[in-house]
Order: sequence, then C-alpha cells, then structure tokens
Amino acid sequence: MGRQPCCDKVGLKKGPWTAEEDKKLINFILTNGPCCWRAVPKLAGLLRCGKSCRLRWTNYLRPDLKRGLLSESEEKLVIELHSQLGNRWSKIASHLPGRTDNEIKNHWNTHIKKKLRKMGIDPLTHKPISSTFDQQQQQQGCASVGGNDKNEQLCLQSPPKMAQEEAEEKSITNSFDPIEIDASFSKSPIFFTDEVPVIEPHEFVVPCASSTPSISSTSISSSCSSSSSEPKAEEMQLPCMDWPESLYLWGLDDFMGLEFLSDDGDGKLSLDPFSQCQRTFLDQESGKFELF
DNA sequence: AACTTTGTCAACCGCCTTAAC
DNA sequence: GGTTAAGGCGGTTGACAAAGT
Repeated sequence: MGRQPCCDKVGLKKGPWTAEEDKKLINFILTNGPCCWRAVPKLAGLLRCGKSCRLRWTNYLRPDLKRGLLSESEEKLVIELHSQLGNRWSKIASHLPGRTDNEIKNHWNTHIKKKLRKMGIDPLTHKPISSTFDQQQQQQGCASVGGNDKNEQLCLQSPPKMAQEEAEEKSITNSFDPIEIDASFSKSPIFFTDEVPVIEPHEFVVPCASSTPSISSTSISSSCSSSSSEPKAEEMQLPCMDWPESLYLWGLDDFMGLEFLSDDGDGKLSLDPFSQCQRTFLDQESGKFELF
C-alpha cells in the first residue's frame, strides 16, 4: 500500500494563484494563524492543497518577505554559506531575513552559479574549476572530450575501482568539509575570507539595509525555536514590508480591518512596526501567530 | 513583424523527518 | 517499536517575458 497523498487532489486548483485566492489565504492566516495547513484550504474557502497554501504563504505572501533581487552583500553571504552548508537552502535562508529558501535557490541557480563559473569557480565545490576538472579527469581516467558515445560507454563500464572512486567522490560532495572548503575558498583569486568573513551562527549580525527596522536572524530563529533566548519586544521590530503585486490590486479599504497595515504613501502597504503590529505579534506568544 | 532562444521564478513533486498515537 | 499523517525540504518543471535573429 502506497503512501496516501497529502490531500485529496480531485477538484483542486493548480497553477498560479489569483489575487482573490491570495486575499482569502491572507485573511485566514492573519485571523487564525498558520495552523494545520491541511485544514487551511477548506476553512479559508480555497480549492487548493494545504501544501500549496503553505508554500504560497511562506514563499510569497508572508509580510516579512523582502522582494527583489538579492543585494551584493546578500549574494556574498549566500556564497559563503553555500560553501559551508551546501544545498541546504532553508538553512542558508535562515541567515537572510526576509528571504525564502526558494528565492535563494532560484537566485543561486540563475545568477550566482553563472557568476562563479565565469570567475572560474566550481559552484558545487567552490574550488577553481581547472583543479576540479583535472581531479575529475584523473579520477575518471578517460577524457570525454568530444562527447564520444563510445568513450562514455567505456567510462560507464569502468572496473570496480571506478565505482569505489565514484563513491568516494560522492562522499566528498555529500559530506562538505567546511574547513577544507574554507581553505580553498580563501585561496581563490576571487574571494578572500577578508571579504566574506566566516561568521558563526551565534555571531550573526544582520546587515540592515537602510534605516528601516529589521528582524535579525537571531530573533527569527529564536522566535521559531524553543531556545532560551526569547526575543524581547524591542527586538521584534518589523521592517517596512513590500507586499506582492497581486495585493496591490486590492482596495486599500480591504486592509483597513487589519490594523497594523499602513500605507507608505507610495501605494505600497507596510507594517507599522511601532503600532498595533507589535501588539499583534506579542499576542502570538500566547498562542496565535508564532510564525512571526 | 514573426519566430526562436534564453532567462527567470513561482509552483509542484516526491522524499525525508518528526510527532502523535 | 511500528504505523500514520503532517510539515519541511530540495530538485525540477513549466509558463511567461525578454532578448536575439
């Protein structure tokens, strides 16, 4: 017997979310908090899978999300963290407040990978490509230059030794050795540890772009975890938040019931960090909105 | 202007982990 | 300890837009 699907998919809508659906989801989450995603679509009146709702909320609708391209400093941070953590996007994202794992993963695949390759750095190992290539060639014992099918066949049908080496190579890629990677990273002609300092998680200080208050990653992690260092109320200051375009389509009146939302004057909605919003967030400690 | 290629990113899929029973 | 369900995560896909021919 196979595993049951996460929800009954019959009659469920897929594909891009409409503004109307977004509105329903936000209204529901802001009223009830992000609890029991499986029940959310039904209770919110959405023909979506609970998983889809969770994803939409965490990746797009969450009010504490930053929008737009990653800044240069964020990019550097992502590269540094990736060199230490590998493709653990959610871990990386936890160090960049307002950024989602999906966003970082996309940015990595579309921008950073290319950049690194241009710089002659293997985005997988963070080592100079030439040495990685030489190493691979040595390990494979055959060059696939020209992409000859027969050559590839021969390589695939390599002796057991090859399989062992492959396994070893896999273990190298899978078990990232931060020290080794850091060393090579600092030797790279492009990046220096001076430029991208290695920061221990507990040392993290979030770069605050502009003067808008921002949630530090430590506040986020501590507010999400049950760690002893609960964030103080003043640490829970929220940034001015840009809401997704789809939400701009709503009349502002729609939001006036949500007391902590205010109009910046430029047509964008933001959370007023010093008003109702904080109270709302503090109330969540007693139960409702623990996500924020 | 029409068509093709390339780039971007939101959303989905399926596996893994964790918690509840 | 085994089973089940829900949430979380990373890889992949596909729709759309922009750039190129």
